[in-house]
Amino acid sequence: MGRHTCCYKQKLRKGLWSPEEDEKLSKHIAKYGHGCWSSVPKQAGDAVPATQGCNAWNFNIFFLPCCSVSDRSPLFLLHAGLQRCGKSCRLRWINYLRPDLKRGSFSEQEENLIIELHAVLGNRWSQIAARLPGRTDNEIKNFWNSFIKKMLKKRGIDPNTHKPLAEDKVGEAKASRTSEGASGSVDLRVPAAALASLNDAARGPASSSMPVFDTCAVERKASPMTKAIFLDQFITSQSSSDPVSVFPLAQLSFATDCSSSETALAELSACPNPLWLSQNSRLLEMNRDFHCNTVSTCLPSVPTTILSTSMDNSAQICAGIDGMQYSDAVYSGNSSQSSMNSTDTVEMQNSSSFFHNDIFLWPESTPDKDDQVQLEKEPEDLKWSQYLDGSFPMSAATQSQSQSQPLHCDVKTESPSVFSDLVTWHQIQQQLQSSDIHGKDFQMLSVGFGQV
DNA sequence: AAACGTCACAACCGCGTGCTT
DNA sequence: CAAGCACGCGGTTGTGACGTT
Repeated sequence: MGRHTCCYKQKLRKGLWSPEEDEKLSKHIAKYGHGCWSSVPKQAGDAVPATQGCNAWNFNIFFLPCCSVSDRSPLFLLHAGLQRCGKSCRLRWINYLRPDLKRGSFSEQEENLIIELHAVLGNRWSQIAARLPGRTDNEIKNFWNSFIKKMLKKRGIDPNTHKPLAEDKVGEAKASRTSEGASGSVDLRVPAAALASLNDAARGPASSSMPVFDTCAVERKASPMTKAIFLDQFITSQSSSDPVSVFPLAQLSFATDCSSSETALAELSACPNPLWLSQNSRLLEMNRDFHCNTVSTCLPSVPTTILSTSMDNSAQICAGIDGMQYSDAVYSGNSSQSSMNSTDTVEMQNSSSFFHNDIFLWPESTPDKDDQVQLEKEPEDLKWSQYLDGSFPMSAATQSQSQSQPLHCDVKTESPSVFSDLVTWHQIQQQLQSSDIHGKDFQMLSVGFGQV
């Protein structure tokens, strides 16, 4: 579609906004909300009180304020609403006029968070902004391009790959070796962009039968996500306390016999380290250094229950994610859905916040009752409801619970079986793939898992 | 003081996607 | 099902402020 139709109309102002325009737009939105943006410019002009003027054909006629009512001579100001296109109004409101915007320079914490999120999400500025209350995607994008990029380069870090610049070529070489089908351990110190390299290499002719790494944050359309990869990326990028140092320590290991999931599971059971089973029966080994508190540092707003201190190893975290259940009220319409493994450990009670941009509810945005009502009405929820209805496993117990649950994420940490949950994830994913779920929504689901 | 370069940031542009008709 | 509309997103551009020569 491209350009908005209103943009083709002539005589629309461009360039910087005047204070008068700002005021007009602010007042209008404060009073009526934005509604349909394309109609905002006109309506904003119409919002002048009738006692001060009238409008006809979208021209507001103002009277000199010094004149008495009976003596008013109309001062014809050509004031055709806001001479801006709706798109421009939307942008101005979102990026500048919104009252909840945080002005001023970025704090160090924000800076670090942006770097870490960028390692996971890439240039998904809107998603990054969703985790930085009061900041806009545009603001973050500008900050990144003008400051962080240079700072990282200065420190010898590639801002795209988040790797030390000198290691880029080494990483490529590793990927190349991987593509030759070698079984073994690949050190995943590299975030998403480096995974892309691995992917490129793995898709080569010599490895067509091999499962490839999915660069989940980058391209999702070609292949569905595996949960393991989400977490892998998440951990890879998030487990560094120093955002400009090497991203440590998530390791990806291959089972010696990838053809048999039973073999893999047996190996898993025997292994002292927590291990993760990807969709393709490859094993993901979590480094022992990855602890719950690592997660909590990068997910500051997650309610404490979601990252219980009892979860001191990644296997438990893994189990929780694998066993995710969706219990928002909007999903609960169909109680005949097949049930999920009853030992599942995570219940997502706010699907809208989880699957949309606000994957986690920040303290500042902890919803009050009104917000909750609003969230429940969001179209996104309805869409997910449709997708999940009848095809997505959900326990009846969870559904009934969901009606009275609070709107934040909650986690039960009892985790009797990691591996049954892993299998559950696999089943879920198969169902998702076989159902008619649009790529973007699967992507949202994927991002959701990736952020836990 | 003027010219020039750099930087930050606001705003625009084009595209993708979902919804409605 | 196709077309049109509306919105959101990410990349790019324009512009003013500031610093340097």
